[in-house]
Amino acid sequence: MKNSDITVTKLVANGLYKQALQFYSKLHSSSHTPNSFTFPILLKACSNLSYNSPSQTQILHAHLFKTGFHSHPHTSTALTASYAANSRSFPDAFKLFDEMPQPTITAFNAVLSGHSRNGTRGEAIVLFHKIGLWNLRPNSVTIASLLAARDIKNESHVQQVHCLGLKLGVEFDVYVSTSLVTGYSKCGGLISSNKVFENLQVKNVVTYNAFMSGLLQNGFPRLVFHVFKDMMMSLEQKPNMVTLVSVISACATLLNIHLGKQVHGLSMKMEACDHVMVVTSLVDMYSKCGCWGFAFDVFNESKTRNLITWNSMIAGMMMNSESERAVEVFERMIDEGVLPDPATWNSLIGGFAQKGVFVEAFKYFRKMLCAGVAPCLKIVTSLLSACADSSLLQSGKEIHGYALRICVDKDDFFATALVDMYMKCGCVSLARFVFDQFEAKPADPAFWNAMIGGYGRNGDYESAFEIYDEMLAEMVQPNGVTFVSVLSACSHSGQVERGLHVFKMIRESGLDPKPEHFGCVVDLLGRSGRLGEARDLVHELAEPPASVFYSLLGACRCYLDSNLGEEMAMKLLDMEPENPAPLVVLSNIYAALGRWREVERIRGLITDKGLDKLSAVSMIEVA
DNA sequence: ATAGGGTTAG
Repeated sequence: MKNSDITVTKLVANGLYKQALQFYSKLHSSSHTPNSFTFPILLKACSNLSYNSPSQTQILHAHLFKTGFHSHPHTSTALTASYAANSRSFPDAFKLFDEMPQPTITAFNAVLSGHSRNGTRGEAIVLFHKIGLWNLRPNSVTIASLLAARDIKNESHVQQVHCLGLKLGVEFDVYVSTSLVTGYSKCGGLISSNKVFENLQVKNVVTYNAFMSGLLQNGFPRLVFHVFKDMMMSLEQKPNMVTLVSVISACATLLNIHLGKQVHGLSMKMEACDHVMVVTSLVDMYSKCGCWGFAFDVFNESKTRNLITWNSMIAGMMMNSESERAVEVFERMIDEGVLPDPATWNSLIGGFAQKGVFVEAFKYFRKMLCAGVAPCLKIVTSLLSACADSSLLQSGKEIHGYALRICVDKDDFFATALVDMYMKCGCVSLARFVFDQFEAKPADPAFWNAMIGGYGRNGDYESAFEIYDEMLAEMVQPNGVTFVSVLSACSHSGQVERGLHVFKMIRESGLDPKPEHFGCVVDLLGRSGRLGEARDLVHELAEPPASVFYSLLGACRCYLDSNLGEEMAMKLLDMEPENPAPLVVLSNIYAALGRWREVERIRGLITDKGLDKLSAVSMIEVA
């Protein structure tokens, strides 16, 4: 094999499909012909890129025709698979398939997996039933492909294919069992997934990886480490790049930078730091842990970047409030000829929107429109939430109008943001109007939370309780946020007993009360003067957050309890040495009691610590 | 030929 063929093979193995094809096209213009083994590899690159455009496949097809390699059986199957990977070129795949005088089971599999990738599971099943008519027998690859269907969303669908696999006796094939693990995890069937995984005698790196990513997607990042340790201990299988990606992502969701750095070290030892996906996941991990500097170092030092790497870096800068740097990265990306996609725009627009910098958010929104990118729902939703946070009622209404015109106003996410925006702008009746427009209300608790929280913020506690009751009647499961809103409504309307009852409900509905729930109840008790009970509740928490101490301090201010007040203020001073607020409240307590000597002492403390600068701003839109 | 991975709204 020539050196150039080896280069192409290596690039594809590292997932650098675009670079592989670029390298090939340079060779081609110098009239070099790759050997017959290289074409299927190039076609693999095409099929991985073809979700964007089938044009690469077409170019390669033409070259194959000239060299006569197209009739090579493996090559023609690879070609079919490459066309089948994109729904636009699917007819071409079918044409090639139809022209085969005697299709093989591999050719069937190629078309069938195309259907799976495109999310047309029904068509894949129709094709599956035709296999027998050609006197062919489905094999493990057929079953694995059926299991990989993008639109499989129901555990029973997986079970059906699982049964087919059992009948054919291929259920212990590594490909099949791996697809079963991913199939079940994708539908939230972690129990089944675990069962399949545990019962396997033969496990592959891929099987481990599949199981780990299933754990990650289902919200069990800690278990990822468990499996990873098992894998390292058993020495049965060595981790590879994909393993590292899952483990790094687990560190990212846990915000555990210490582990993250260790895995980064391991990646260097394994010489995996040149791999695009490892780089991308490291950038994401460091950004999420708040270390944009490390993320930027990894990003700059890496030779291999792709669109997703750029997007992660931009999003990372944005989430670390480094918007200027995010824009710089964005401009570098454009300079290097990488075309931004909706996720890129979303990071920029959503990032600015979240910070309440509208001018910039709308500026990039306009730029996006000029670039001919249709505004996707995510972006419109971010803009809407930006309007909500800064009470930009007029802009919010414009976005509502836009959504009505393109008929997306009934999307769950969008409607939630819409209700939230109207509520935060104080337009309770408009929020209610949006809510009433739904005949069948979304089963998503967030939608209900926006109404309950909104009524609460606007002081209409009775309506908040009504919506909560309606939510329960509709069998929508409340979540942590729901309880925070309901508890705070109880606290603001002075309904102590009702609040305590709701607090009990949290455990009864199978949730674990979080510090913020304790905070609400502390506030509830504190406001009604039951300071002792409130204090006992605080002691139930292992690590009470500052907010809990603040509520109790507030209650001490109301009921003029200087002892407890002193205790709370000192705790807070320990936690937030830069914040003068607790001391100010404490001095107010002493002042109200007429204990001026204590007031002097606290004032002195404030000056000694150099904390006596206070400033505050608030903003409203005047219609 | 077929399986596993990273970014992204309320």
